[in-house]
Amino acid sequence: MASSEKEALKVAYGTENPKRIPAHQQVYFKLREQILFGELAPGQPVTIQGLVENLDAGMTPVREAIRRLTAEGALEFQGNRRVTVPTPTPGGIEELIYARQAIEPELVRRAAKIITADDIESLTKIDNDLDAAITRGDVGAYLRHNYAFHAKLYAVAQSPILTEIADGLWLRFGPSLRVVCGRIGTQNLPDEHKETLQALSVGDGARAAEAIRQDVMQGMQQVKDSLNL
Amino acid sequence: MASSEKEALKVAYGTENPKRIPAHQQVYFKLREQILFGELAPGQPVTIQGLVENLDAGMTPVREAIRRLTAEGALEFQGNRRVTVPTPTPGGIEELIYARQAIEPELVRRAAKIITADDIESLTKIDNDLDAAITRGDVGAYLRHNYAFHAKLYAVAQSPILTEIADGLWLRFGPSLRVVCGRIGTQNLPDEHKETLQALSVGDGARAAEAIRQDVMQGMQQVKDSLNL
DNA sequence: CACAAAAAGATTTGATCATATTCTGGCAGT
DNA sequence: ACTGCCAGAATATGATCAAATCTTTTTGTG
Repeated sequence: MASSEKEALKVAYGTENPKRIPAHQQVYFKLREQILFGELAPGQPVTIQGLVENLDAGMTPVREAIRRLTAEGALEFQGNRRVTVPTPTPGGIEELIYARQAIEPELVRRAAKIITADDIESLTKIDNDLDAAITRGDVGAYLRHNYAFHAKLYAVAQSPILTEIADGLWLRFGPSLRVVCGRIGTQNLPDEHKETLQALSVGDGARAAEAIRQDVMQGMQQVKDSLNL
Repeated sequence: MASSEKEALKVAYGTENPKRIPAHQQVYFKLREQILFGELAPGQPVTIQGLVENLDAGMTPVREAIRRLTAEGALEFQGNRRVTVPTPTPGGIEELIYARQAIEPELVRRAAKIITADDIESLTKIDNDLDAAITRGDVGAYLRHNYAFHAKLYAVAQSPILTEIADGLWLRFGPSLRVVCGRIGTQNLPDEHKETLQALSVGDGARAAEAIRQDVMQGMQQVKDSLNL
């Protein structure tokens, strides 16, 4: 019967199921990953045609993804028609330091008010994976889990605008972080996550916020020092 | 001589002169204007085809401009494939309040350290135009000059990343500001610009920053109250 | 018989692509 | 060195396909 087909369609495509992810979004996420976790180094040029081949996508979607990432500060318009991964500057790092320590502690304060036991559990799990990556010296895994930890905190805070801003900041220093980790390894990197988790588990938002602030400041300081900026 | 032509070209095309502005940027700026100062109200749908006619541009440039503004938070993806001007929410306004009072005073602190007499003069001029607009009750001019004042402060601060963030925040509350002004007129709107200017002219960065913070907080409070959020 | 809910069709709008056009940067020839 | 051409890359257009909404028609029930 026709109605059963219809039914099947409703189940498959239903309320908010897989749907069909537009190509431009897929490209955006892929490229974002590459910027955050590695493949792309600061200063590296990004060409449309290169991505068309690399990501096996059409030209229009690639173009839109690049525009979006440019707006988010992850890529930089070079005036002529060239686009590159931005190179860090002393002033830029200073700005990022200020912005992160202004935004992230507030997100943690907000998160602390509404965090659940489940949330704390998954944060703990992420942090364990992070520790494992550090002892293994696995830079890629370190970067991913470190980001995952912070991103999970943002998600808990339920503050979409502040989260978008924080995510934008990550995109700006991600490539540099990668370079620094590749240079000095995963030891000696800051980790105030334990302190943060403990404070969160007893509902002490102020202490958690301060711990994250320390984490952020130490990490950014590390970047600044390692790049001689 | 050929060298004189070269000279002329350098002057004309030089460091950052007119060049030829790509269509997607033109569309971006036009649309940005419409969002910041008016034509587009919160909740209003934005269609690609509509803009193609309205702005007399091709489909690709319009598409790219929309992506960029979506990334900046000025437009919102509606899950299906529709894009609208975001509607303010209580939580959203709270986030904007926090973000603005975290970012803008810092920009003023930075500006205070390097501001010149010329800068102060042009700020004063902008503020006079602003006052004129207020007494005239000209909402459009008020919005433009008010933005111009803050934007000039950002420009003086020479902090591109923080400036981009601040500009992004303007895009998010611009439409609401418009609605509020249309409702309550231009009287009763905050103006701590005189105080800011005076503090800047005597090199008191801390006082200037605090004055701007007041200006920001009062303005956002006004928005919050007027929208019953 | 009237009304409301559902289905089918029509229409608008978004996504993607192939292609034409314009611009940039390098290279050769003076 | 300088000027002018050329290859390659980016920009922009319009056509085509797919999806979502709107409209109309059908159908079932009180």
